[in-house]
Amino acid sequence: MTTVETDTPLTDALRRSGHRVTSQRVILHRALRELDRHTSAEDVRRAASDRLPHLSLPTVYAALELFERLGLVRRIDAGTGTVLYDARREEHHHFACRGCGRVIDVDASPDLAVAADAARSAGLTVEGAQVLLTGLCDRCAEG
Amino acid sequence: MTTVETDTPLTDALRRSGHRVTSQRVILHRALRELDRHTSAEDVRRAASDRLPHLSLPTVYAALELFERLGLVRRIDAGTGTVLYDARREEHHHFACRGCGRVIDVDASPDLAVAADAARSAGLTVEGAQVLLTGLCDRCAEG
DNA sequence: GTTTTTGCAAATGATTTGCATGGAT
DNA sequence: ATCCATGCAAATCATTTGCAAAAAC
Repeated sequence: MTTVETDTPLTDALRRSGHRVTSQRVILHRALRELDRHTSAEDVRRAASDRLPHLSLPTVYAALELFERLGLVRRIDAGTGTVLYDARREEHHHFACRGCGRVIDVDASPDLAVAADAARSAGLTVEGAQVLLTGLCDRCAEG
Repeated sequence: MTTVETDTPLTDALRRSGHRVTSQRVILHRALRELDRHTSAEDVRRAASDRLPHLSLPTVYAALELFERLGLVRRIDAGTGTVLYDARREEHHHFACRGCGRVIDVDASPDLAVAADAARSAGLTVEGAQVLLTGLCDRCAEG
């Protein structure tokens, strides 16, 4: 009899795509959801390090990249020199403060269809779209 | 009598902001406008290297950062691991191909006001906004 | 003349790679 | 038993920093 165990969205997605269910992937995904904000590879490693003391950064990077390919997390390039990953499912966009580098969620759904349409007309296959606002956060604005 | 010389937008912006007009800055800005597309620091250096054989990369980085502060160029982080600079003045956005890493202009003007408003309501001072579309370009889509 | 900018060399820091071991199927 | 995934160490690569010399003001 085959083991069927907890069918979380992660294990499901992994099996479906022919990838293996490893404790690293399970724990990293859980840590990512628990942090529930923009996290760097290093952040995720730190958050998981108590449960996986020997966890290596290459493993974290590989897992994050895989999670993104599987559509489980979003990759955010906010121009801070560090790539962030976001486990939030709802549509939202981001604001990057040029003062402190903080990345803040912007909960709004602008209509990007005109941009996506223009891209398709140019022969491009659009898979994702994100808005990045830049400026100063409340703290940095007063100085 | 003070020298007044060619008052290009660059020299003008430099003087106005209390910065010095150096041949490196003049030539780099010209190269950037001549390239007229998304260019990395290395690209710009290469394009200017015949006119400035001893030009160093730190100088290029410093100039690009200054140009951006002066509003002369836009910085684009398309998630390719290399920051690009764009001298195009017209409003436009970008598409990054996950296959080949190419960054392509998307000429469309989606209404981002709802996002900017949401950010302002959260106490953020919005200075810029850009849309990044992701997916596959025409070449990579057929493969 | 004073202060900013440059060039060089070296440092940094995020991310990736090569390869042998361990683990999932 | 097979093949994928992990850990470790080392490599890579864009970008930054420290500092003396050169250029702009």
